[in-house]
Amino acid sequence: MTELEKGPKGRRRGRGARERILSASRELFTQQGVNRTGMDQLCAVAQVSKRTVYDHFSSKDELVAEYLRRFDPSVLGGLFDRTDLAPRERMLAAFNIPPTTPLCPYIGAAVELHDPEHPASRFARDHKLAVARRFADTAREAGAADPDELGEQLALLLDGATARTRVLNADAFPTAKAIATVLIDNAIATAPEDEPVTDDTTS
Amino acid sequence: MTELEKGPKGRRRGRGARERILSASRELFTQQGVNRTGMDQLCAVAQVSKRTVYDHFSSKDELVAEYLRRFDPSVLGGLFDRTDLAPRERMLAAFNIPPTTPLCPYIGAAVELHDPEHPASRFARDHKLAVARRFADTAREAGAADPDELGEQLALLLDGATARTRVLNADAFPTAKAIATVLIDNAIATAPEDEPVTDDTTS
DNA sequence: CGTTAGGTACACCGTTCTGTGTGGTTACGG
DNA sequence: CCGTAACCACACAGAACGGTGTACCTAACG
Repeated sequence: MTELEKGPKGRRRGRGARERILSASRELFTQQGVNRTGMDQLCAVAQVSKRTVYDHFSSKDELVAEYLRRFDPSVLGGLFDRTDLAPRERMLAAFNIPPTTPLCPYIGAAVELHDPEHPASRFARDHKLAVARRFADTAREAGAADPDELGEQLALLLDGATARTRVLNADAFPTAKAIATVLIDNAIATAPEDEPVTDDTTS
Repeated sequence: MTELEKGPKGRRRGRGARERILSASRELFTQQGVNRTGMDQLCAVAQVSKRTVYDHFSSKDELVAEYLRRFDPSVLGGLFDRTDLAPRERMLAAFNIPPTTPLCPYIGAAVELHDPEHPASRFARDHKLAVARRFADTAREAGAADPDELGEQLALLLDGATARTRVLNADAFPTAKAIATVLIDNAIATAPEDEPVTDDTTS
């Protein structure tokens, strides 16, 4: 993401150590998981001395927490702010996740850390709730009946597709999107009071 | 599960070592995860010598695989064979999972092991596919349009509820059940050809 | 009774892990 | 140009891990 990811030559890596550490964390934690990534490997990828890591982060746990905290804006944050899409399309676009993403890092961290009181687990919860809320807001904008319920449902679909994609090693997002389409259109069709729904309200 | 779980006194634990090992595996692996459970702790809980464990299982990986293999019949196996429920109710009953179950062990193992070629990961895949197939069979029995699609959808809902319950530390199965109800009734209503659907086909 | 399969106790090996201690080097601000 | 903050290399502590070797015991069965 940042332009500091790779050191210029091989000489002195210079001042951007913290960003390089977090960049390597994103790369390794998401691909290999937290527990399977040792600090030595992380230092090698980040081209950073081990000592420097522990100057910036007092422990691996703290690094994991910061890694999750930095994830928030980049994943789904931009999607809900797109004004070029109708609310309905915005919600559906959330399910256009290619097989690139290995696993939602929040689910992975929650499973691997296995401690609900771990700061990282708390971030995971916050993020999940935030996604559901954004869905709910968009659903409300679309004039859905019980937008909070729909938001929670769509968030659940997203998590289900993520988990199932991981376990089965096969893309489950189309299935989730199909379900989402049904739920969204059901919710919008049964609540045509406030907003004049633009398109096909036939049948 | 078995009556051999706890040794009688503290004296000689006797011959049931293998069952005690697997029982302790179920207890610890499901509650703490695979990676956070050491062999020493497992031996202590099972009241079994470490040497005995490695007489029965050549490695921890093999024990994990066996642990997952033994899970199959107990979790959802019995549900689909219940003849006292109509197909529709049978499918919905799958979502009546109390907050007892911490996390589907197959998802946990797949995340923790992180190796699709691990035997345990293969068991996880097989189990997920089997559940989807059982759903599909039941959906077919209920006269659903595209029962395979519905089966995959319901399986995804189950996984989503499981994962979300874990991350949020809150019961997500009611939400999944609500979605399932919509999907099932939609699929049954639009395919009233073969089976005469018993109840309300009004509206 | 004696044999033996199954179990025990416990020390121990090698590896990997997180985290630290130390001393030295480089870059930048004043 | 000097001081300081950031960074580096490297060795190492300490613990936990999976797994083994050895010698012993005992319950069950013939």
